[in-house]
Amino acid sequence: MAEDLRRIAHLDMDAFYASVELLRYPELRGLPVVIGGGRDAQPVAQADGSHSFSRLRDYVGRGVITTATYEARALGVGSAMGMMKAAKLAPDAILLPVNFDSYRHYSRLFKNAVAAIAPDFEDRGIDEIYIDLTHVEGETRELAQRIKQAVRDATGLSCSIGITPNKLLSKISSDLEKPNGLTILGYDDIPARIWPLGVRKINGIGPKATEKLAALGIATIGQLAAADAGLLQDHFGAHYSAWLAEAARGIDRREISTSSESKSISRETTFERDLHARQDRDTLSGILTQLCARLADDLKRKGYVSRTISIKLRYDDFQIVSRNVTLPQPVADTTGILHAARECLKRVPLQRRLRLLGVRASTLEPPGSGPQPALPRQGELFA
DNA sequence: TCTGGGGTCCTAGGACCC
DNA sequence: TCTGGGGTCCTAGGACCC
Repeated sequence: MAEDLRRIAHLDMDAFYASVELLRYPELRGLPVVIGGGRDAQPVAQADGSHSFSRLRDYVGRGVITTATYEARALGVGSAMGMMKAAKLAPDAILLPVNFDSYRHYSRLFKNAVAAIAPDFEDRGIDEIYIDLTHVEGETRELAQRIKQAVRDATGLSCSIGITPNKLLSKISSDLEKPNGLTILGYDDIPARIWPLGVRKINGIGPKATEKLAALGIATIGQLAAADAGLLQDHFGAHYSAWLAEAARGIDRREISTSSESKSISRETTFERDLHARQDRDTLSGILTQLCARLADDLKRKGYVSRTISIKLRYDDFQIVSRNVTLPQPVADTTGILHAARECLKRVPLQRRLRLLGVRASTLEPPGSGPQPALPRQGELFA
């Protein structure tokens, strides 16, 4: 299939978590609302059936904003911002705790609605998907409207869609007319619609690369497309520089990936206050056990055993270290994970206070694949 | 009183094997 | 005594994404 014949959509739910909360609390429509890790931010039902809500100004803790309504964003607060900082910008904004079960429910609803129209889609998390419309009947704009309506009928929520010949351009496009947007672009539109945008709009160019590019005088995607190949190679290496050059020109040959097995499962927690390995030994030990138990539960629920257990620490200075161990036999139970995690902990410096502790399971296998007989390596049969 | 939690992919060096 | 080229697995860290 020639690339310019493909028709790839990126569908992104508008302010997803916040919009789900507004379905539940319609009286908050039009108000600045943020969703975040407030443990005590649960709305309280009043005698008359209304609710009393927490305000951002009342928040104390280390949480960040997960999602904000567009009204809240207008006040300068948004995803990943510390809530204490956000409280200074928008003290009167309503604060709601995250409610993942509810978001997962609406996620299933919108994905099922899309699947009924276009079965080939790639899951990109709870609130967005790529859809391959190449072989779906219908004129592009009409088809997109049909999908948006199906999502609205199934969930009461709006989404934004970008449709272009590839994932890279569609991802950028779905963001161009948010909320409730629909943007259809072809290669001819790249100079006018894509090149004026900042390089950060490209999925895969993050804060670090953006800063490095800025230092080279490259701020827009157009400037990146025009950049000297040798200059890029000197600063970003052969692989990444080649990708940068292609991305800036709107070239992306990746296929939609419809199936996905988990590669790793993890649990981590940031403490309410920084803890010290010696002074807070018992507290930390309890937290570690709890993390391992939750991880064991996740593994069991998802039907995996793991051969590689890792721990992750974040020190009070925000530096992150990790250690991992690969076991001769896979584990899935709390005790086995805990034992491996403790082995890892022995190899990590514990002078500084700790802010976060995490446990991860990777090298996942289905259970009961039993003790793996050592298969002969490639070539060993002939040695 | 800055800065969550759950992921993926890539790189790079060393051990070990043929 | 010195000369290789490939390959896999493991570990640690980092960039990036939602």
